Amino acid sequence: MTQLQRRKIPDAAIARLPIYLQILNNLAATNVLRFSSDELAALAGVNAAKVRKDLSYLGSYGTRGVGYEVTYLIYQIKRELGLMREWNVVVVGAGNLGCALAKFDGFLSRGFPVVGIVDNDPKKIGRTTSSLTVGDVADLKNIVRDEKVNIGVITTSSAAAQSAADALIEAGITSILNFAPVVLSTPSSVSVRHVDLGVELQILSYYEQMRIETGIKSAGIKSDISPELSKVGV
Amino acid sequence: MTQLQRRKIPDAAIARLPIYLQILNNLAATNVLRFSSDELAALAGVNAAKVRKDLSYLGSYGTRGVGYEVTYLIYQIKRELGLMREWNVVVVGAGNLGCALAKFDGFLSRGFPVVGIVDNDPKKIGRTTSSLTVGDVADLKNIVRDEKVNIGVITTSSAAAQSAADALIEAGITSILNFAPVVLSTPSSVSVRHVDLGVELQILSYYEQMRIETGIKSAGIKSDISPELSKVGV
DNA sequence: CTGACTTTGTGAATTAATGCACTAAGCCCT
DNA sequence: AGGGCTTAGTGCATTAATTCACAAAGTCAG
Repeated sequence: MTQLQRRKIPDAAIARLPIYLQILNNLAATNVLRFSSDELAALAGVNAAKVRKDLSYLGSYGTRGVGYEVTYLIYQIKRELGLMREWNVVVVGAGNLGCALAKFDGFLSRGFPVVGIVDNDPKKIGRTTSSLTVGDVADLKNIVRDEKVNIGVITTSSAAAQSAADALIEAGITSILNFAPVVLSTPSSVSVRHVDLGVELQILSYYEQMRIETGIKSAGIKSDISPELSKVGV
Repeated sequence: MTQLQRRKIPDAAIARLPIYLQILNNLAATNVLRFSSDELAALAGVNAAKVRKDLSYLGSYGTRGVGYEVTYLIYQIKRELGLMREWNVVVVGAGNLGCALAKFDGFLSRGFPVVGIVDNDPKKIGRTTSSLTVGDVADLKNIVRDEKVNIGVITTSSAAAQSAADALIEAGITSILNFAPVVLSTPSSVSVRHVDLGVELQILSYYEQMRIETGIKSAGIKSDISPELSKVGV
């Protein structure tokens, strides 16, 4: 099998590529044409060697003595991350957070239009929130088919999250972003990322507490950006 | 210096403790008294050895042949994470996301009451959202002092995020949860965690893309829960 | 009291990620 | 045309995290 095999990029590097992309987009917006690994490293708050190694997983797209071209690298990162196209998103759970995410610019602007939002609460079904009408979770399968949904976002209560996940998977979804504070049980063929806002605060509280106990003396670890995968099926 | 030195717990383990805590709270709610590392591992979706090692950083609180006591472990994890008290939160940025977070139950219920929300937009200042009135970001220092704020949450536009961070730090805050899609520049004495929703989707899109390119054949990596630290000063 | 069974706690091996330090390669100036 | 300067790319050492696998310590039944 000598076919065009997809490079295996370490998970830690994958999680950093979106950050680099973000920064490069800003550079492009200010008409910067080139950058060095040192510059990007400073902007991303990481080590320059790490930047070079991460970018080298994409291929050899820099020029020694010169650096990298902003627009070319943007292209390569987008290609690698699968961002040459849009991916449609459906939000399950029309509470505060779900509705806020449905309206959230950051999704559309990065190529992830929210094409539907559903709930199981009859009181919420039918309401309109920023050009979307809340649908019935029972219709998820149709919505996924008709709207060509690729990614499901779960913003239900924790009690309802597992059945939301089951419904998404049943409807054929294989990528889930879960905001409910529960560990979902899913087949390994499904990618799940878990964002738990409470957990984030609890981690901060650990370090805050430590700072208090040790008398604020301490200087900082600067670990770099970004998560491991919550659970990724490929 | 033979003083009661705080144990050094690996960052990766710290990030998992909140998940264990979450699960143990559920067990307690269903009157489960004891659990084994195997059981917790299954519920958390990780390896049992990892559970035992993580818990062992807290001390030796299990009983061989028997397991761990739910309530006692809850107590120990809370103590370690600094959750024996509440930590007050202020939200900077009263947009969709900021307002949704201010109302979000998950913060209060986990011991992180949102005691204030501010913005720099005169049109938003003065509005009321769920018992909180949007304040002026210029008053941040007073709010932090008067409300004894411990943690700042940034939900501004990316353009405003750095100055929001500067204002928080100026007001004496040393823990920040940042939702804006920019890398903040902060002194190393400040802990920052970065949640970038766009990044989460882009990571999912990478694996989704890969699944398509490789023809869906593949079975899954199951990596476990939870982030590295974005940037932690201690 | 003894022996079978369970499950923790942890050294040691393994794997993954990071960061150093050097080589290779191209630019630019004289 | 050549030498000095800059910066990518990468092999290798180091550090961090994970997992294995087993001894230690307890329970429980008879």
